Amino acid sequence: MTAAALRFTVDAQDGEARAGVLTTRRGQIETPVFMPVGTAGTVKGIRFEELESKDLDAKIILGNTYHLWLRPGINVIRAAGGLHRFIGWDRALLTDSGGFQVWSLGALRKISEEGTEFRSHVDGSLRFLSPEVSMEVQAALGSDIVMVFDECAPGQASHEETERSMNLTTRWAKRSKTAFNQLQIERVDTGYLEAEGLSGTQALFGIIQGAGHLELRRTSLEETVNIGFDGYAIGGLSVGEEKSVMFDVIEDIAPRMPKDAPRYLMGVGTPEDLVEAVARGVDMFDCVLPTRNGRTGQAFTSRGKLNIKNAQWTNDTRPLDESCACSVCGRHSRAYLRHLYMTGELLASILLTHHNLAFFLDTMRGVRQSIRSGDFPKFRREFIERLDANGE
RNA sequence: GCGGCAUUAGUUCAGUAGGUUAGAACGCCAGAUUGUGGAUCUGGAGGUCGUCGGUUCGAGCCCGACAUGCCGCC
Repeated sequence: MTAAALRFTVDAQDGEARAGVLTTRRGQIETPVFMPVGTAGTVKGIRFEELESKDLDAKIILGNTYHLWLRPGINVIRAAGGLHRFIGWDRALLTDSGGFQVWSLGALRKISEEGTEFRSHVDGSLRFLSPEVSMEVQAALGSDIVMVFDECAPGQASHEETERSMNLTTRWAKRSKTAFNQLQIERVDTGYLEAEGLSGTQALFGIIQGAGHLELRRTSLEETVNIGFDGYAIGGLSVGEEKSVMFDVIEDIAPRMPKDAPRYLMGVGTPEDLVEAVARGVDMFDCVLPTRNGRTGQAFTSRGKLNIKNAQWTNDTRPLDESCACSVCGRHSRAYLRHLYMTGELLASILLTHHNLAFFLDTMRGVRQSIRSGDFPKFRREFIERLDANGE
């Protein structure tokens, strides 16, 4: 028999906030953790060496089933020996199932009980994604944490629409698990083919849906837990609903989730969102904001958002964030970064991405430390107050 | 020296038969962005129409002089 796919221990708790250790087959991850998004096999705008450097020290990043399946395709990745070897990253990888893309690339899709038919955004060809296909692709990718194939309902979906969608997600979750287990037995997971060997199989996370309807969220939670997964995610938030709805759902659902399994809030969020969700019991996050907004000129700092495009920085010799210890803040001024951005230089995106990731990851370090030392409420209060100070 | 053409937003240009608050693109100034289509979207500011004078109820459009630039001719 194989070793456990995943181990999770909670070492400290402060209110609902938890600090723990998630042990994957590719190393230990201290939680709460932020996972940079690397959709197409790259965290855009940053080298893997930098992700591993002391500045960032990301222990786990994301990859995306939908995007990698379409391009370069699983045959290429299988031939390379899995996604880790293909991209040159030997720390942990989590892959999203493609369910979210079914929603976000919505115009071209057709959803049925069996799965989702849609047109590829790459070449327009007709494609079909289902729980079984998604599991097969994720096994070929060899990610360490696999997500079930779900359907994401729009933020303002009606009760009836949400219920139908949530029930479909539950049925897909069962099929995902069945297919996943079979693939683990067959050892199709490319991670298993690695010469150095790994300590366990892939892990599988279930996803709780239900939009802003709390009773549907609770039903989704119960049914997902009944199926049984290595970890549980809250999906379908930050998809157009009011922010207060998002926090109401997290506050109601997170504490009801299994205490001995990691809780993952998908696609969230701003630095403030992260700290507030941790306070409500969440352990894991991913979000495109630090990387995407970095590429479009927005820096996240301890004093709030800073738009490097703003003319007020033209002659400003200060770093992006005077209390940031990252290598970009240690070396470059706002004036220079603005110049790079306005000139369209690649380096602008690279440096802003680096700083933003450093800030997100450092924030989570602070969160973990404060939970372990029992100072989380103070950390939270001061962190939020400083963000509101806004700029300067 | 003579002749032709040009001159309208920061830039490149439109401006219909002379008719109320002169338009576009890009740029500029801002904003949005939450399981990434290196994407996209949304606002805003900015012009004494080269200058001076004339014709007309009314001129960016017509007339004259001047200025500046380009081209051609002696």
